[in-house]
Amino acid sequence: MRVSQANGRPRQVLYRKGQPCADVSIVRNGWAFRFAITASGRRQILSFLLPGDLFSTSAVFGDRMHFSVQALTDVAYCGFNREDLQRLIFADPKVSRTFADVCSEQEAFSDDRIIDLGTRSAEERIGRLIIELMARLDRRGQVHDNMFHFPLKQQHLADALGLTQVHVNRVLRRLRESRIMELSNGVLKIFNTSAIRKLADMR
Amino acid sequence: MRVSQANGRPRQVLYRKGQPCADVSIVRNGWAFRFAITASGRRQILSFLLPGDLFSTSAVFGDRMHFSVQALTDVAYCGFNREDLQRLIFADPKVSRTFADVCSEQEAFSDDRIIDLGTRSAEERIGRLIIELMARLDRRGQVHDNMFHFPLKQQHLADALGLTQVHVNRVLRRLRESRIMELSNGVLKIFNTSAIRKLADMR
DNA sequence: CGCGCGGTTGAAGAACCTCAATTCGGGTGG
DNA sequence: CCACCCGAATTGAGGTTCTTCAACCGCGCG
Repeated sequence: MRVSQANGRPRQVLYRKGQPCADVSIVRNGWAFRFAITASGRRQILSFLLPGDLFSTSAVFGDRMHFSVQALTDVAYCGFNREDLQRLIFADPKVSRTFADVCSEQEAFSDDRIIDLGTRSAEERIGRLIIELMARLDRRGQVHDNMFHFPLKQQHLADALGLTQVHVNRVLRRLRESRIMELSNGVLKIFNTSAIRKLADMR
Repeated sequence: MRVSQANGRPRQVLYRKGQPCADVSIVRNGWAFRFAITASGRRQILSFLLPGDLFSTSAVFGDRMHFSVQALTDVAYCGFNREDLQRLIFADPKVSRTFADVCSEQEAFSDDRIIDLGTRSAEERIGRLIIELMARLDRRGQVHDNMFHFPLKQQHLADALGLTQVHVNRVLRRLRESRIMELSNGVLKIFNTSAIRKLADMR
């Protein structure tokens, strides 16, 4: 299998919407995010990418994607040759199966985001995104004492959740003042796990 | 290939979230939609299903899905045996490829919906949903003279677009009064195609 | 006839946005 | 070392969009 390696600095665009690429990329280290810019100039962050995440499952089949990818921190990523990867996946039913699971997990994540944006308040959206990221980081062993490295700026939260940076700021203040969680200097601390779960799960 | 047939009446739930099913369902006739109900009781419509649409690509691999499906009109649908279908898809690279394309198209649709909900106004969301559905119906030859059967109630538009039925009503009134389009008696007529495209594409 | 579903409308309010000014901290050049 | 700068966070004031609540209408149907 032909594999290429690459690195990205914070803010660097790792892939630009619509560009053809022979490789299927996967994050090895650091954080990145998928996003799109609308005709009116607004940015929507579609998802955050953590170590081990494919840029997109659809990249396994097509050579261009409908979104861009930007690094959030220093990032190491690698690209698998598409044809080699396809052979690898479809040669072994067990691997096909694993890949299929990844696809349906992605579908579920997208649908969850749609539900968040369509039905939930700013507080709930923020709570749920934090919970989701914490769970994903926990699986990677990157959560200690309800505390973890969190490189998103308020503007990233805003663009992921369909809010403005100013409003995100106010919600974070409320959460901080009610001693539920605190985000500062790129570190997120959860003080009241049950409160944030309650916030995230129900009205 | 083992295939089963079934029909559904309007409002009938065709699949309930989390239920195991041995079949992979596909709509043959009529309209349906995928949806979820949040803990607070709000409904989010995730997508509309037209003739030829799979309930979900993830159903090809897993035996339970994370959403429910409800009929909007009289619906005919059929279920393919999962194992048979998997063999059919993965036996022929050409079929695998087609299936993969369907998967990435789904991904693109989901991301578009996220962008709509995250960045656009009520008017834009409604305009874009109409345009999307019109394009999909057009491919099926169901649009004549910028006019087509449209079984969605205002409540469905609201639940798909993260709005209230009351607000959808007001937006539709504005669109009607400005002679852009009209929705009544289950028929949608577009009077001003360029206006609605402008509405849908840009700020 | 009465009932229920869906559409329409008004009034009032909540959630969120826009604009703009200020602060804060870390880096950088003089 | 200090002045400056820049990205990011914070805060206030005022406005817009959308929601909520509630009432009413029209229509098809048992």
